[in-house]
Amino acid sequence: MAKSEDDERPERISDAEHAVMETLWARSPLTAAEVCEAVCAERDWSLPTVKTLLSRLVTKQAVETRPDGRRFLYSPLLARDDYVGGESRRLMDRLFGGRAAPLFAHLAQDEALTDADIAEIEALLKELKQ
Amino acid sequence: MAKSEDDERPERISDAEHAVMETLWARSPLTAAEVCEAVCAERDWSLPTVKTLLSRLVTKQAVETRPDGRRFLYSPLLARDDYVGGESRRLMDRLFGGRAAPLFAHLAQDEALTDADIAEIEALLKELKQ
DNA sequence: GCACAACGACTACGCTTGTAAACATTAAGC
DNA sequence: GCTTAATGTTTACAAGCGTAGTCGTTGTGC
Repeated sequence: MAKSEDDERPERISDAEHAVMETLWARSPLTAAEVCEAVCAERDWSLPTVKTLLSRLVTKQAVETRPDGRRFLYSPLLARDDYVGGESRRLMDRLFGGRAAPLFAHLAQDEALTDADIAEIEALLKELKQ
Repeated sequence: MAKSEDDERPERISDAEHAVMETLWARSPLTAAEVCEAVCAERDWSLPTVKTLLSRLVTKQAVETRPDGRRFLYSPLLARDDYVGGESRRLMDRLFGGRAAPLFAHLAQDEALTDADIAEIEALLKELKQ
């Protein structure tokens, strides 16, 4: 159904790539060096690693480049919301039959919910119901 | 730091492996052939594939075997709840700063919540609050 | 003008994953 | 007893991933 082949089904973004995306979502456009500055300390990567990840993300059309002199400025093409939504749905589908309530129940049961969480969720529910 | 090598940090279970686990969680113990019967149709796998996945799961200590004549009966060692909990937490940590409320907010915003979900979650909340 | 530094592109390489065939063993039927 | 079917083990192999080095180009400081 409406899946022509120029329809880019978004290729999956790996864990390491995701870390790079987070950097760009936080601030962009950035040069490769700037991305490394932000992320290499935490993940203990070298600049070449970041460059590889960036080009893979460009290939996957999750990141776009704009030339700036002899270098590139990288910006996210994929919106964080879309990524996050996709991943959340994937998890729900795989583990909870696509339903949100069991996921929620699981979190509750694991005591993964803080009081603040509960309050927030209540507020959201109230909004949803009207 | 206290990471002796008999300390089993649970190795990650891949997508394909997860499908096999679901089969065993649904019913166990099963023979390899029975697992295939349950899962090969849907995923379009052959018996050898299932066998490979089963042995990888045994290596990862997610599945245990019991000899039954010349063949094996396979049972889950890893509890579904533990797996599901781990995966849920992973997602929450990676994408929502470890908080449940933003995850929930995202689901709500994507209209991934059915009326039934909402009702169930309300009930759960009520329980949590007392 | 030339050496050098910065940068992207290309290449590399071991590991995991998805998928499966080949092989060895053994219980079972004839 | 011998063939065969079932079953676990070993091996295979391409793609993806994590991690990084090398190469070629080009702007820059002297």
